[in-house]
Amino acid sequence: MLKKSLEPLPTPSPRGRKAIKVEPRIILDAALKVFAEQGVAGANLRAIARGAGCDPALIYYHFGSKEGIFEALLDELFGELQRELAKVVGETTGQPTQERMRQVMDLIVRQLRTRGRGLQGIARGEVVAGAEGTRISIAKRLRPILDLLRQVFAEGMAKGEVRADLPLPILPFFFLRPLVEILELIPVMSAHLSDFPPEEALAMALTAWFDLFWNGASPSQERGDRLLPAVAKSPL
Amino acid sequence: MLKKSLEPLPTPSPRGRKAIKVEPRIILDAALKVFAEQGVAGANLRAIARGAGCDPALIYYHFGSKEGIFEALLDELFGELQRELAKVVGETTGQPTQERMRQVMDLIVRQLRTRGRGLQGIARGEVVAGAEGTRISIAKRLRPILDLLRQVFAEGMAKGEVRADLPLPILPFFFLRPLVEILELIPVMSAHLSDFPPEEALAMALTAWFDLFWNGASPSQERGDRLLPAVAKSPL
DNA sequence: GCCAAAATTCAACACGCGATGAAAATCGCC
DNA sequence: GGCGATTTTCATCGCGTGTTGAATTTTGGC
Repeated sequence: MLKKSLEPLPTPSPRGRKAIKVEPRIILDAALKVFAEQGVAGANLRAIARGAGCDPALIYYHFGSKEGIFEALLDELFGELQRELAKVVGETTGQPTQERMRQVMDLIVRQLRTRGRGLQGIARGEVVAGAEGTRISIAKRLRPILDLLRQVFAEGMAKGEVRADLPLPILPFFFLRPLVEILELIPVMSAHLSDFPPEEALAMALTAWFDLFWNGASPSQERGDRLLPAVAKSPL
Repeated sequence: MLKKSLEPLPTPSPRGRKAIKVEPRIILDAALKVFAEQGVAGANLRAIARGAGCDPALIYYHFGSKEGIFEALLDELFGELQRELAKVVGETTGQPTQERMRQVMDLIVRQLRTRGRGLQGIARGEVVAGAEGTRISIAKRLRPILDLLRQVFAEGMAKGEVRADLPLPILPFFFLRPLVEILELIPVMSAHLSDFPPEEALAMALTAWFDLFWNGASPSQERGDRLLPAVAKSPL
């Protein structure tokens, strides 16, 4: 055990047998990494504890259970994204919708990437064992984020900058899900398959996705007829 | 044990202690269900064996390991999808690209849904523990399917029916991934959140996605400038 | 100074899981 | 009919995992 005077510790001092002070923050960081890399079912508490440099029992002390630390992590990550997103949406009010969404996309990409694949790994957590619970947890936290995007699209529709015949309830989903997948899969694909270095491939894919989202795959001179009948917007 | 004369069994007869004949096909069906519902890490062989009505050891006998049965399942499902897809692509040669892709989408949706969520559950398997191996397995089998889609897009570009400035290597990905996600998430969202019955919500979402893919979110009178510089097609 | 609370580690429990070898039953070949 | 091959179940192993209570150490209130 390090001598107290050598320990860069905030108050209070560590307690317990041969104790080293490990803040819950450090445990959450380690958890993010392990959950992202191995999924929720595949992740285990001993790996998180090793990453944090503490005993697995301390995780139970602070977070109650494996599920508890996962929920805490979701609260933190989605909360942070939601706050930053609300800020961007507020700050861009009045700007053209595509410009607003470009800044939204930049924020989402930045948030997802500075967390070392954490959030995107966890956002795909719906596939894991106990997925129904996980899916509900994630969906609950994703809702306000989708609502913010929906607000931007709704304002865009009012301004005539977004097609009003698209189903507003799921339009944010169409925008966001491919985005999350691009961040995960394009670097992997490009590393194996492409002549582009991964960073360029990612940037190109993001730009391409943004363009495709707004302009579609049809050449402009052969713009398809509207395929959608006018639909009443459902109260999502 | 059922009397032999009562057992609806194909040849040969069951062997071993108190044996009931369980075909590998039945085991694969049970495996599909368990992997889809619980993910690869969350799935266990005893659950598969219970579903199939046999002993877990029989799974080892026929498939060698947990990974072995998973790989066998991937071979079967992706192989089937690939054959059906190649058939549709062949049969629609010469038709307009949007019509071809509509039939492609119909096939993919039909295949993904008749397997009781099996393939889409497994297609998201990249998140599970040991995901790198799983990811490679799935990517390997997904490649020829993406290649078929890419062929359709390439022919469409040659005919001027698809924008030639979009990155062909990842365009099938842009089309396919949201599709897979729609099948999984829209019914869940709609069941909880929408006034639409799930089937109508799904149909609406698929139509909306198809429209958005081709025509983009911009109103036609405000079609955005091309955001993409012309890019050399990478040799994917 | 005492004592309860807090926070850490240690040791262990109970259980699930992938995997395996032996036992048992049937088949087909000779 | 004997025997090897095949295929099924049974019993078990070794290990990992979530979780918990006891032990230990420190802190702060009184």
